[in-house]
Amino acid sequence: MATLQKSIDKRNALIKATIELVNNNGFHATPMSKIAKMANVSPATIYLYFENKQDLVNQTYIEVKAKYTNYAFETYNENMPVEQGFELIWKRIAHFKLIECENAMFLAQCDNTPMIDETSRQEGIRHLQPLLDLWRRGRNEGIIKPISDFLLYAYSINPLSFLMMSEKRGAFKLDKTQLKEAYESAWSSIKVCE
Amino acid sequence: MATLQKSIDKRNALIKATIELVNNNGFHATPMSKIAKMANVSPATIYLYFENKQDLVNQTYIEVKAKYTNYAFETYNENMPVEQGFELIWKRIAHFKLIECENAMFLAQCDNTPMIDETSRQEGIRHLQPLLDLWRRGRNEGIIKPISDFLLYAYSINPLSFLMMSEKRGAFKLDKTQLKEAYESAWSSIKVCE
Amino acid sequence: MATLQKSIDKRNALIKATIELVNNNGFHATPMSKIAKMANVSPATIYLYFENKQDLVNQTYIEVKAKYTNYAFETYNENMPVEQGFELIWKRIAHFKLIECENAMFLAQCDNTPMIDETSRQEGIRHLQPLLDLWRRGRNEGIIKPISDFLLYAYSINPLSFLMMSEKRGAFKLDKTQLKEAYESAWSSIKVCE
Amino acid sequence: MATLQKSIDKRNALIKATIELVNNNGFHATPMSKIAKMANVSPATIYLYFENKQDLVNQTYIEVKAKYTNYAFETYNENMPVEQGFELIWKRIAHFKLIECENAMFLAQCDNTPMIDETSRQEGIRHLQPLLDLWRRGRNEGIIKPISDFLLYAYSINPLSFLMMSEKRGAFKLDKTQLKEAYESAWSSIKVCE
DNA sequence: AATGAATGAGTATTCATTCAT
DNA sequence: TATGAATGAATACTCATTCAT
Repeated sequence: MATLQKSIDKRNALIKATIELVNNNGFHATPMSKIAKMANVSPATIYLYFENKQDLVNQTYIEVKAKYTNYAFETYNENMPVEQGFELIWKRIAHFKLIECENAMFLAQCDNTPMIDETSRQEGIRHLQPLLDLWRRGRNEGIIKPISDFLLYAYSINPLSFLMMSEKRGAFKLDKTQLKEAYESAWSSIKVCE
Repeated sequence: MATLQKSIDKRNALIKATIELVNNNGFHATPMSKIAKMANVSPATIYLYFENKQDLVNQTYIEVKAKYTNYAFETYNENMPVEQGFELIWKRIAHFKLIECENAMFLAQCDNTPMIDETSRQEGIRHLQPLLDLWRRGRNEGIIKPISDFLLYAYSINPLSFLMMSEKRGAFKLDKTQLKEAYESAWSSIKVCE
Repeated sequence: MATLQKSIDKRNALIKATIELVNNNGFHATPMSKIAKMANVSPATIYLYFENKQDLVNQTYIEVKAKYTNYAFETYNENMPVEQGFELIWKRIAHFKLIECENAMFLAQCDNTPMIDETSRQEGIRHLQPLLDLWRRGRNEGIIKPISDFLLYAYSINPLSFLMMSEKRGAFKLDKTQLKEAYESAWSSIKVCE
Repeated sequence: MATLQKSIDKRNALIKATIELVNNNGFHATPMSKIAKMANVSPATIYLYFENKQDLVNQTYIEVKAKYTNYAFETYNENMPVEQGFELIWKRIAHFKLIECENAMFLAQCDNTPMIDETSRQEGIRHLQPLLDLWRRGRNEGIIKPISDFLLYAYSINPLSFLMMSEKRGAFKLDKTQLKEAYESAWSSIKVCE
């Protein structure tokens, strides 16, 4: 039991170290030895928990993605009105990107890279289902534009990644006002205009 | 002149090879030797044109970014009405992402990587000036929302990257109809609503 | 007793696993972990029975060598006439190489390797004494050529290893006829010709 | 040209180093780095000449085997009488094993090991053809026993390996007299007895 | 006695970069 | 300018061995 906990701790430490190092240096400049050092284990120990570097990164991705979506949908339930539900989820996502920026940056870096297996990517997408369901409902009720989920995601959710990364780079500050404006834009882009 | 031409050819071949290999394999997994082979030159030759790998990647980034913005603004002029100007630029950008997808994918992959220098990134951003100017004008005229350029960019331009990458992954098809819908969403998100 | 029995079982399992793995993969490419797995014990358990890998291999060698010579001399007794005695021993050895080919292959592989200690090798040779005694007797009686034991061994016994290995490789088949021919050659090479 | 020679020199130095180190320590305890050091090149240089460690060992084997058979048949021609031809070849082989003992030991160590590819082994065997042809002739003329080449080889040639290794181990000395005795035994074992 | 987790030292191999030509 | 050979430093990964339980 105690020993199981220790194992879990080590695995978590490895994943945490991977996130931090990949965020700072990129996948290509993140040697296993550094990950090991940062997680306070021997390099060989990594291979008790992960098959190889690729697997470590994929599993890290899946784990972070799960954390992200869990957070996003934690307080949401399917009976909420569409607009309220969307606003809730959007704000949770925005909040996650701001407070868990290590995790969010890691996901952003994974997004357009061949660093992640296609299967792991699919695995990550599956968790978004509640949002897709909400959109379907919204379309049926004539509240959400009758357009592809990809378009809805591209315009209402994805911009948050760009904003978060810009903020991380110090290019601008995402304060309360701007968050509100961002939400307005997100909602404008997908709601049906009268 | 002939000799200079030859040089430019080699430099271009190297940049082309870099784009293709990075697109297919990622920064990690793109060794200089492969770039050299694909460009039909010796590894040593790369160092006649670029200081090192970092420099090769950064210059490739800058070059592609320039191509991208040149294309975007090629038919635009500052006297156009705001909405018409925006639509023009937006469509040129969308078009670029679709027909020059090798280049567009490379830029997308560069977006969130520590692989690109901050200075090269700034250099890339500078070229966007005409769009920023257009937005300033739009805000002054009460046509564009009075919000940060980052927000405008995040909601009206950046989604195109996500859509292009999704298409490349075969997840969905960006046809004429959807491009129109995309434009609607982009414009909705930044225009001032009456 | 029960507990001691169990120990011997484990030791035997380890030795068996060592033989099999070394036969199939060679000394290099036979990690302790694989040996442990095949013997159904933990890697750490090996070190309760053997000092280290070197020791495991050497003890395996000695054990197999003992088995080999025990088999060779089991039905022999020192009062037999020389030729009859030699024929008996030769045939037992040949038989061993054919039916216990796992063991025989292992010994063959040990023959020319620096993997085996010189002391272990000596230990292995000691068991051949009855054959050497027989040869001495044969020389005294003018039946066996008055030449070094090494020569006698090289020509009358050692060829069996080559034949067995060739058969294992599928290069040729050692059937009854050929075994008889082999014996003829062996005896021709050491007997005194009139 | 000079540069080609240098390349050949390096390749040879690598092969020489491989032989020496494998002889002394075995394949499993011969790291590439040591081979490189002994050959006075960088570890990376090995990979310009050989695909990997396996390839290095296989090519070394083939090279040494070729040297061995070249030496064996150098002074032989197919018109010699059978017995004279065999004696010539046998003595060349014996001589090779004595003066080129580094090479001979290496071959001996390769003999019963999965260290060498089966294809490389076949390649090595092909070179023995002149001896096999001689034996065929001998059988036709009723001089050589009508038995398999494997048996002839096992009894007339292979024992030399055992004798050479025994001498290297210091167990006994193979002087002129004993060499003569060895030849007698070899010839006795394959010639047709009247 | 037995183990599975843990590890440090090592190993094959790669790669960005340089150098002699 | 151009190169192919060469390399030192790194890197992912392995393995014999140990240790806490």
